[in-house]
Amino acid sequence: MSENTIEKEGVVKTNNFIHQIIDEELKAGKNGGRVHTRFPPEPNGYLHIGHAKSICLNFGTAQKYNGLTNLRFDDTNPSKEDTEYVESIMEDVHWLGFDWGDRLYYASDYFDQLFDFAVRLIQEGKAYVDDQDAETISAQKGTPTRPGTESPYRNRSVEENLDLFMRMKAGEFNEGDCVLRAKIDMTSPNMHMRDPIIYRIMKTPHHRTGDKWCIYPMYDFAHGQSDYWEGITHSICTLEFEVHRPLYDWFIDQLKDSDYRPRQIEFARLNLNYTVMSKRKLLELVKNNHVNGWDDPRMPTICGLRRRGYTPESIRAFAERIGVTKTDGVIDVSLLEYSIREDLNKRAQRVMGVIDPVKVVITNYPEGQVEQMEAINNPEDPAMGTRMVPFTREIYIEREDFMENPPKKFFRLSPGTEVRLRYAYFVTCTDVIKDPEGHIVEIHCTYDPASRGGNSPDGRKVKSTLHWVSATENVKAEVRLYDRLFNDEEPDGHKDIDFKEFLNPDSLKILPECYIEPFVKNVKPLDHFQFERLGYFTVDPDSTPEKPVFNRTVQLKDNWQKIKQNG
RNA sequence: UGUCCUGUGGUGUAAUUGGCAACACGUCUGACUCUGGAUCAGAAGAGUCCAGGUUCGAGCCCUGGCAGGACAACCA
Repeated sequence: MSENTIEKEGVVKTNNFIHQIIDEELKAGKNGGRVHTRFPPEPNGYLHIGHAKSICLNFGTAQKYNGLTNLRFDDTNPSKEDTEYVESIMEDVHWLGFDWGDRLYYASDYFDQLFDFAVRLIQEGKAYVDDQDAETISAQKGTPTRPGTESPYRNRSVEENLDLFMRMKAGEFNEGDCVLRAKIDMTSPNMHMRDPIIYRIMKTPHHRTGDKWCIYPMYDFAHGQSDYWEGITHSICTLEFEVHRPLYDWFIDQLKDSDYRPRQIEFARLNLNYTVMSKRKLLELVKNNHVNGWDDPRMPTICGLRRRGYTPESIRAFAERIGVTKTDGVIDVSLLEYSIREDLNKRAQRVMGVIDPVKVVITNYPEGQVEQMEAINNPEDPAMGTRMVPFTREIYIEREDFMENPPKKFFRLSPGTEVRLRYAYFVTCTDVIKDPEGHIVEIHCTYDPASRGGNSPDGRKVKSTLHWVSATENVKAEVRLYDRLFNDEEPDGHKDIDFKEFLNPDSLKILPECYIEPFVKNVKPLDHFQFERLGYFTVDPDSTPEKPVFNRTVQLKDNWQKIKQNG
């Protein structure tokens, strides 16, 4: 481990490049040692794992430097935004374990100040009203390689601009009739400096300000100013805003009256393979019913991951592990899966559940007898204690745990072999009962009464231990197995193929008849379990007292699968 | 024929004023185990996009290339 990393709460924390910048600033005495960040989502969709990275970065950075973080909704476009999203975003940030205290803000809080600032720019000859339509303005902007040309309205008088802007505000014009532009430089090599539009007319009611306004500031005209007014020191955003920074700084230059100025720093957004992350595409999946809502457990949304069984701790650990840089990359989902396994391994209650049941009859076991077997709740944490599991003559085991003609490295049950039933007995397969089509319907075994609890007094060993559930003393449950939503590593990375073409048709498998040991009788949604040998499962909100529903969060690592695949 | 940003094992990150390229995931061995999990021990895998230069010494500095990304919404 290098000196640039420390270990905290079992997670290695790297001093990323933003922290290095802050360290240097602090050393130079900037901002009086103050660190103040903000998380600024637009309330136009649900948060996803990429936002989680940003949340952890912004809140985590402030925590590290004993600073503060604001939650600010960037709500400058009423046509896309809604309070539904505001609420879900607040819920998700809290769930992740962060709190903004009393510092909840909206860009719309600043509409008056923003308007006044625009008026000031007009008065200083730094902004003008342009009557041209969108296409004309766009054409005049030039291209990235060709300079733009000036608007014929660029040199209107201050008085005329003021008058027109007031009338824009008063609603005298229709949408698209005119816009307010900053007067900067139409020949700048940076497109964003070519007289950017800062106010446009939108006759759409706003989810917070109602119909008070019919002109709304653009992102570039709201974000930096909001940062400034809130005293933000570090405005951390993703790489695509890099080219906006000169404009961000230009507005701050017009505004600042002291040494203080917020600093925009960009980092690479998170990309995960086998999924899509853009709000537009996620919305499309929801609207076209490719998934069952924003919180579908296959979605990379925070609410989806939550329902899938991810814990806030695991997501925070993941965010820490992937680091913060300016290099665009793609993170392998196996790293996310590692993070949840690591967390749940330490904490999850173990339980036995059979999701693809086949009946086993222990022919020499007394009919009607029920024995309570003591089972360990979590071998990683003895403090979690033990529980009792009922054992009976008829049980279920996993269909996959039996093979009539086993290959070499198959250690599980097959005719004539002896295995251990976890916490119960050694059993030996004596017979296989099939239906007329040849499907196995029942397996007959005999048990060794001397092996009660799972060990034989003569010291003989078995190669395998199977999980099992009593066929009479159990809880019947529905289990939902999830696989990756897309079959392609980069579903939206193909020029001529729509990302939906790569949707995995087998991403959801519903198993309506699973049997779980009675311990799960009174579970609550979002309780986490390890079904031994299978994976981690969480209780879905669809559960009823009569029939719990479990979502498989992630499988356990499975060597047998590998051996099978590699022949 | 522009501006800005970025190039380090398969993946993600690290490397203090230049000093034997480190860590994690993944992969592969082996040990242990009442989960083919976990744990433990070990291995393979890059010579840092390329070419020059400075230097005793360059992933770090300089020059020139190459490659990838962002930018032409009245979106954020």
